[in-house]
Amino acid sequence: MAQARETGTLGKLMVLLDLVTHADTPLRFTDILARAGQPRGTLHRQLSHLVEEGLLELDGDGRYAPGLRLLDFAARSWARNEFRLVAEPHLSELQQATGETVHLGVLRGQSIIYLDKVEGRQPVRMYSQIGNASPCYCTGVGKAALSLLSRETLVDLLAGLSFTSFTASTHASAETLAAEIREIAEQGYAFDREEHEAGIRCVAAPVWSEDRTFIGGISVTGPAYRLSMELLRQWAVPVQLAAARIMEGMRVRLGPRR
Amino acid sequence: MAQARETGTLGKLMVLLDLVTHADTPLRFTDILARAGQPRGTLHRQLSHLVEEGLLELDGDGRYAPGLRLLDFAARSWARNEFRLVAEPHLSELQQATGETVHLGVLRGQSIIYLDKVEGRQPVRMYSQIGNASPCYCTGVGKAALSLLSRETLVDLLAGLSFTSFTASTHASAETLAAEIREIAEQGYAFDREEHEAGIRCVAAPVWSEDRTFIGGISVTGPAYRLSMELLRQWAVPVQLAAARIMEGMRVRLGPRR
DNA sequence: GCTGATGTTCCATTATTTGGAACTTAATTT
DNA sequence: AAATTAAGTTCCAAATAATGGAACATCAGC
Repeated sequence: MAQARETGTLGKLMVLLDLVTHADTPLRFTDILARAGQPRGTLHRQLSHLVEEGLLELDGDGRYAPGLRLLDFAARSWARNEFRLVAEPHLSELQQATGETVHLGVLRGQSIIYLDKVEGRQPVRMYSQIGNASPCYCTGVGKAALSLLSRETLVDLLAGLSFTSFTASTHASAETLAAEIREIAEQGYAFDREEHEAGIRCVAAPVWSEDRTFIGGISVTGPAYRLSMELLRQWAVPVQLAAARIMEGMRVRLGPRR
Repeated sequence: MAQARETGTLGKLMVLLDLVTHADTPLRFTDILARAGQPRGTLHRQLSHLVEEGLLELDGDGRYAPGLRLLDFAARSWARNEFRLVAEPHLSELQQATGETVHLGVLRGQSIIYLDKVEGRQPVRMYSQIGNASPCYCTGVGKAALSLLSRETLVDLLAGLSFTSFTASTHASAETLAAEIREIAEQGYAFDREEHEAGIRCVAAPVWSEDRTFIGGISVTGPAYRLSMELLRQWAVPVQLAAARIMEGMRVRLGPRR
């Protein structure tokens, strides 16, 4: 999960922040002490600094939870993201056309970070999904993104993966995954056959910016009982079309050939 | 905006992160240099560290933008926020009852940070508003929150405010604001009479947790042409009721008397 | 009032950050 | 095309901040 050096003042603090934000529940000082492998004095000061800065919050019971300042940072990051801004209308259109949930995600390291989500019905679970980092090897968007990588980059990335079997159909080895990615690269679209979550399928297409700042994809997702593989295959075309429009929008926005 | 010391390695880096995330557009190295008041060498290394950690991103044109890792942190912070989790059903109910947009916000320093938003119609602008820091002196939620503070705390906070006149009716001095806040404290609800944005009104009620971890409020917001002051006054009661239910939920959840 | 568990502070040592200057690269002008 | 200026990057001795072991609090339960 950690994507950088863990040395230097900032690096160490970010490891801590990761630890606390990724926990399921607020952590006591001792919980963190056990997991962080830092001396007590050091850890205490580090946590104090994070709290001072509003990155963590310390409740009345001495438990540490993610701080609200993180929200402020993220809201701005999200609102201004060019990729998302360009993609948004096309995502809505795709949602309208299919009636199912549409996602936009980008590859960051070994994870897919979801930048946007358009749902048809109901009071949307805001933030739910958005911002979440999901594995690249078992999501439609992830596999579509991987199909864009050069052979060498892909090999390096696959080598670093550890495969968790979320369902019976999750890829469990770099070999089978690599084979599917070759296929996806040829076809131009990818499926998620209930690989991340049982009962959930999707069809995805890769999206990239010419300068390769963004390597990602879009997908249409829904319950397996409603989305036959047959239907998903039919949707591959509109999904690819939407992807093409997003890329055209990026080209116009950022200027050609950068 | 900065809410803490600006010394220490982390403090200085957070000032930078603030600077870049609050800008309207990605910044070049030189832009940041001019605003940060750091020596070139120092600034360069600081930015490099932030980029290494994924907190900032450096695009092909040498411009710094907020990094996507911020989204990941925030998504978790938001998803787990107890206040939001407890409030959510009551916000939806209030939205149903009024048909207008409902907000939940907490006071952090001099700002209101919006934790949730429930809209009735249309594909929601996700993140729009959520996570955003707004001034406390010209929002319904803000004034409701201020009415909860002790006299001393309030005086200190008001002393530090600088009043920007967003509209003709925005409070322009601590005196008029203090007077209204006294009134709000008695009544138990607050209005925003187009003080933050022309044509937008709201009615808000304060919400707090017993341990004072959360000092905030909820509001029903809408266009002035649809929401007469008369109507808002009628809604004060259901808003206060929803606020009471949220507080009860918090009491149960966190346990009484902490 | 003792005991163990948890959390906080202290300070000499150690590691990191600092910042001025030198250096490289890109853009603009002559 | 050469000269000039601006923009970005690297270096390293000096200044600063972080480290971590131990001593010091605090508190719940016995």
